[in-house]
Amino acid sequence: MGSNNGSSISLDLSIGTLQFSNSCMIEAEMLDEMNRVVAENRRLSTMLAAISERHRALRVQVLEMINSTSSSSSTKPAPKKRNCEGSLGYRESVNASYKVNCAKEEVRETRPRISRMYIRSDGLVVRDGYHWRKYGQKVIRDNPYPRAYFRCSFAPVCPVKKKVQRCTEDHSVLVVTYEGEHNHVQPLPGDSLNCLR
DNA sequence: CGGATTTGACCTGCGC
DNA sequence: GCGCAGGTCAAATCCG
Repeated sequence: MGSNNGSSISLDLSIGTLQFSNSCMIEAEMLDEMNRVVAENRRLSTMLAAISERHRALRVQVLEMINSTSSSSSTKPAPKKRNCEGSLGYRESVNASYKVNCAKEEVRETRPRISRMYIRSDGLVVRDGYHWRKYGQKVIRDNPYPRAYFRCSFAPVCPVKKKVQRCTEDHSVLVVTYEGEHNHVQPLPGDSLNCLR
């Protein structure tokens, strides 16, 4: 899904001796295509909402299950911070939003939600509809490409952070890790995700 | 001039 | 305790 800037599209119809009727036809075709894309976008949005709802329900179930099983055997001290998210050293084929281990941690200490997605992009810019402020960049071990650190521009009101890094196997793919959930509305609704998954 | 980005320094957790 | 690596800070710089 690309950006939906249909409203700003303008065509230069005065080129040479192009016949007016021909231009009208092209314009009509483009409008038709645009309407089709908008309808498709709407359909996908409703699907996403439904999936999100199911995901939320499942998560609650998982947390309840974990709660019931771990309450009997949880005398261990809480592990320290990095175990859950892990460094880039681990190479599981992550496409789940977050891991059950993390869910366990959430039960014990309210940790931020972590989700990861793969996005094909030329630059380090990820258009996810939110406005981010970069606060750091670091070269990470075993990866020639630097990792960029972003905070939601609504911080400190919004605690969400984002890490963006190129995939070592396919450098045209960005690995985007989100931490936390936005507690405000999406400021740029026109910008939709262009993730692969 | 104000906000965003860059980048070196510093902090912190983890493994040995 | 020490060193390494990831994460964050904040001053300098850039840019509209």
